[in-house]
Amino acid sequence: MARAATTTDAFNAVAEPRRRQILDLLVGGERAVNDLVDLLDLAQPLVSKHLRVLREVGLVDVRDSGRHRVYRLNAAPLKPIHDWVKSYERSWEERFRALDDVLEELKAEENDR
Amino acid sequence: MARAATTTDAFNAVAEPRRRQILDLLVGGERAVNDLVDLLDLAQPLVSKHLRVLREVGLVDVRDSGRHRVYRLNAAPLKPIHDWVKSYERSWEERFRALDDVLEELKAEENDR
DNA sequence: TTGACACATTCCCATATGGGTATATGTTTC
DNA sequence: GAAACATATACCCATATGGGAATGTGTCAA
Repeated sequence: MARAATTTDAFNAVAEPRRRQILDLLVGGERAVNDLVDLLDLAQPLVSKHLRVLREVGLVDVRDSGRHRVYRLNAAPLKPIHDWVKSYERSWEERFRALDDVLEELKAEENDR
Repeated sequence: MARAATTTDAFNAVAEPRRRQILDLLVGGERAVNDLVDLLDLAQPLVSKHLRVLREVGLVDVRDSGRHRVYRLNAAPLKPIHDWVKSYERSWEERFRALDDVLEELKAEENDR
């Protein structure tokens, strides 16, 4: 088998930085495709393709408005990601604290000399 | 260009469910490769390959212990993911509240009839 | 030293990617 | 109806994937 499709779930969809950028733009409110094209400085077909992936995993909804298609954020599918990483929060905080301790020790040694 | 390498960053590394499973096991403490092989019920070469990816993005550290290689979690690279999704938390909560409101309305209508 | 064990690496394959370019579809405006 | 605009889709390409099978490398035990 090859790598899982980008449309498999939010984890895969969001691994692509361009798609994260798109979502970041949509937090500010709805946007038509051309808006996004200008803001992202990316070829229109690429934007459309990324939007399709986001649509397939439910991260955006579309609405027709004349000859525009307006995309809107739906953050719900991000919650599983949040829940998963959140369980590691304590873990990295411990490590950062441990690092701080080491730095403190080094500083103390420095002052002792 | 093709899809970004899995070793590009934590986002890509963690998009693969097997690798999330491995991290989930390592939260409980250090593990040797064969331990993981048994727990995951996955071929040993595959486990080694996944561990390599995790190592390359810094999500695990290795230590030699006799003829075993002991892997240990380092959650720090997950923090950027956490920070990114966290900024959407309000967004999905709003949407869930809106959904609740709709359900309440439906229930109220139900009672009125 | 030889064999058993633990692990990593290599090779093969099918697959889908993201970008580019060209074109199809649908909607306004004239 | 024709032209202009907005968007989606189709096609081509290079690339790396995850799995499988086989093999390499290093360590311990007898």
